[in-house]
Amino acid sequence: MTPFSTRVLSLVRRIPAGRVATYGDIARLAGHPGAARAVGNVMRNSKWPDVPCHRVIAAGGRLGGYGGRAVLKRALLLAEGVVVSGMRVRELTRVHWTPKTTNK
DNA sequence: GAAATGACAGAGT
DNA sequence: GACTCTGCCATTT
Repeated sequence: MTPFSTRVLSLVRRIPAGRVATYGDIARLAGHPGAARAVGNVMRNSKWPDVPCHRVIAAGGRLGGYGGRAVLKRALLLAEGVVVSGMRVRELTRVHWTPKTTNK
């Protein structure tokens, strides 16, 4: 476990239902801009059930990265009300979560 | 301690 | 507008 992972996990945990955050965003919020890849890496090893990793997507609304995993994420996001088309989030601007748009 | 891997991001074609 | 290539950071081996 590393402080970075804890930070990322905490941020992801703050993501409410129906909202999604990008890896780059999480990385930036974690204090490591550009470490988007590292964020995904942490998620991969993270088995925390409290962390809605399916709400974390790639930039541009792409579900991102890993084969079947992305499909599962798509289904979960759809169930939360997120408009997902194929492999990408449509209303990303609407569902894009930020520490300031927690509820407003 | 160094090299390779990996759920990404951005620019170019 | 979509796909491909390179670059970055942190973690793991």
